Amino acid sequence: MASSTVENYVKRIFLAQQTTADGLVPVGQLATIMNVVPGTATSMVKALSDSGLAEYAPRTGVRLTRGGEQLALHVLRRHRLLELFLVKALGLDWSEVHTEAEELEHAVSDRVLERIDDFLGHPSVDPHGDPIPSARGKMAEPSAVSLADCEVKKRLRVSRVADQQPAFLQLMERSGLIPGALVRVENRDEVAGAVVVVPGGDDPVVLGFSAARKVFVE
Amino acid sequence: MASSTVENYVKRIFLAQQTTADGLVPVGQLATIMNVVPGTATSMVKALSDSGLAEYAPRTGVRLTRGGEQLALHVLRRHRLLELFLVKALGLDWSEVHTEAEELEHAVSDRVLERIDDFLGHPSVDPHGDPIPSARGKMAEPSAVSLADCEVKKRLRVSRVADQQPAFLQLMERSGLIPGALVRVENRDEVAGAVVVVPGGDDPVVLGFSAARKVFVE
DNA sequence: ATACTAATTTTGACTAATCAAAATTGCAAT
DNA sequence: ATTGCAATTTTGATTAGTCAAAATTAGTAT
Ligand SMILES: [Mn+2]
Ligand SMILES: [Mn+2]
Ligand SMILES: [Mn+2]
Ligand SMILES: [Mn+2]
Repeated sequence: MASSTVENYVKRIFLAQQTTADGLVPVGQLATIMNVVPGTATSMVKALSDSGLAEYAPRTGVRLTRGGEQLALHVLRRHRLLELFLVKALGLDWSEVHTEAEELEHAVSDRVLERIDDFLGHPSVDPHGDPIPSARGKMAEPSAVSLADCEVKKRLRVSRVADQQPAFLQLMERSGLIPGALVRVENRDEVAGAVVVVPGGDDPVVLGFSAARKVFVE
Repeated sequence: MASSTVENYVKRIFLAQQTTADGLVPVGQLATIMNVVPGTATSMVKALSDSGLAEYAPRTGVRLTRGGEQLALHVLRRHRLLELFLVKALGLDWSEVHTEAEELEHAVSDRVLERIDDFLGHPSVDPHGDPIPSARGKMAEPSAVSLADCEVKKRLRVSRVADQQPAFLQLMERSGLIPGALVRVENRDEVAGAVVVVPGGDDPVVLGFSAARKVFVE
């Protein structure tokens, strides 16, 4: 059985890989993500390689094997189903479920997880709009169009908010920018690095590019 | 923060203490309960003593301090609320929830736990009839009268089944001996070490003393 | 080519939890 | 009083995961 440490590393490598072209994650970057010193990440990556979960090219980076990827998808499935369950069944706020799921994802059994999946009616996305991998390890890929690069003056639907920090999620909720909401980008100023967004019935909201890049639409 | 290992030790010491007069648990007994070799239990007990959770008298036994007891009650509260939640909210069988709760009890936060408590309407007992400690660490003491020593030929109510083994719980369920059920002990044969029990509407059931001692009534 | 730098790896040390096996001890039976 | 034994403790190792700090290396700039 993979320890929760291994599960966390593998999950983070998987997510970091998504943002690269070659799927190679530098060990230093992994260390930053995992909040450990570089040497710790190096030895962990060697261990993952020894156990067949990753391929490790010294001074180059890590990449998950097929097995590592399947494990990562399993952990992500647990994480995201738990997040949705905490919101739907227990009424937690979408800004607090990430932290909770970070622990529970290592403690919940397959048996309980499938009950949760049934309870939720086999959902395809979590409260933040992130896709939930299937039990067989298939995951839809989410929209890549954000408020920072979408068409202007067009009615669009928010599909995903890609930042787990409570303060950010609370702001998005106050601004009416939650998955499912309709929005229109009124104006985008490349020089100022800001967009003016008009959510459903609400007042216009100004977002900097760094924030706008985290809100995806369809 | 106490590790899950520490939480498990403290919980087990607490439960073992309940069965002794002086509240002293021999280290060897603790080792057996925890499925570790005696030396492991000795060093763990020293560590618990160093961190103020227990008092350790070499070659005599361990006893929890007030702090250790409070921790044990907190873990027990988590365990039992989770068991009931798994039964009530997700429809798991009472024979399988113990194993699940054994892991989840270390991963669930106070915030989530109180939501679960609200959802369940602040219950006082878990699916096996074990009392659920309050958030402040108070726990009712359960009935000590079992089918092995209760009054004969009298209508009584099953209040607790004190064995977590799935096979035992499944048998009790098939026999109609679940908390809340009405029963009558038809006959008790001290020599044969067996009791004949008549549950609510069901057929008579014969239990050996070792089994009868695990079913408590009121 | 040389020197510098930033990323990475290596080395050595530490903690928590465990086991195997040897040493100790308290007590009971002779 | 001795002896023997069963429980307990001690000792020495091991594994997973981590950090601090030194060593290495692959470029980059001169
Ligand atoms: Mn996690
Ligand atoms: Mn999420
Ligand atoms: Mn446990
Ligand atoms: Mn129980």
